[in-house]
Amino acid sequence: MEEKEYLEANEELVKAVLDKQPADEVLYDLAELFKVFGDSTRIKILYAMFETELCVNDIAKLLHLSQSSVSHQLRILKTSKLVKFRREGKSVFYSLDDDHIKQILSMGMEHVEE
Amino acid sequence: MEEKEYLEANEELVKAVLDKQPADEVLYDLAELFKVFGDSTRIKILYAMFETELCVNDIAKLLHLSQSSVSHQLRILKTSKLVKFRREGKSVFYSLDDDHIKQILSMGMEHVEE
DNA sequence: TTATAATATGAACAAATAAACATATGTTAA
DNA sequence: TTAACATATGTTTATTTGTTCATATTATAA
Repeated sequence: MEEKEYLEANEELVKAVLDKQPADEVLYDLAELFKVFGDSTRIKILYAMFETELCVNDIAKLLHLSQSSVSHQLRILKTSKLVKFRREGKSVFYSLDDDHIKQILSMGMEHVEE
Repeated sequence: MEEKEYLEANEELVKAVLDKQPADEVLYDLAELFKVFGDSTRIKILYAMFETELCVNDIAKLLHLSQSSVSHQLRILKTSKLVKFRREGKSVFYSLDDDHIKQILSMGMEHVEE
C-alpha cells in the first residue's frame, strides 16, 4: 500500500510536469537555436561582431579561417536570425541581429567563467 | 591611395576587435556549453526539471525515452554542471543546478517565440 | 565586354554524436 | 546471500555536421 500511494503521488507529479512542459515543437526549436551557438567557429564569429559589423573577408582574416568556412557559417547564422547583413559594393557586412544575441552569449559566458 | 587608407583603417579595426575577443579557450568552453543545450532530448529533460526534481525512471516515462538514453544524457548534463543529483534509496533524483540554467533557457525561449 | 575581387554554394569526406542494446554496478528487502 | 529494482556504462550503428575544394554568382573597374 505504501508503494501504491507513492506511485499515485508520482502520477500526479508527472501530470503536473507535463502540463507545464512547452510543446515539443517549441522545445525542438529551442534546441535548434542553442545548436547554432554550439560551435566554436560560430561563437568566434559572433563575438567578433560584438564591437562592429564586419565583412566576410575581415572575419576570415581575423579568425584565420577560410573564406568558404566563414561564408557557410554565416549562412547558418543568417538562417537562424542571429545576424543581419547589408551589401556595400562587393562586400557584405554582417552584424548581430539584435541585443538579444549578446545577452544570450553573455549569460552563457557567466556560467562558463564560474 | 584610397584603397590603402581603407586597408589601414581596416587593420586598426581588426586589431580593436581582436583586443576585445575573449581567449580561444574561453570561447571553446562557451560553445561546449551551448552544445549541451543544443539537443532536443536534453532540452526536454531540463524543462521537465523546471518544476521539481525527478528521478531517472520518471523522466524516462514522462518523455517516452529509454532508461539508457536518459541516463546517458543526464551524465552529459551532470558533467557540464547543468544538473545536480541526490541519491534516495534505489533512486537518484536530478534537478537543475541553479537558477542560471533557467535564465539561459528562458532567454533562448524568448528568441524562439519571437 | 572582360578582368578581377568578394561572396555564395554544391559535393565529398572525416569527425562528432545520439540512440539502442547488452551488461555492469549499486541499493534494498526477504 | 539471493532476488528484484534503479541507475550507469561500454559498444556499435546511423545520422549529423564542419571543413575543404571546386565552381558559381554578384559587383566594380578598366
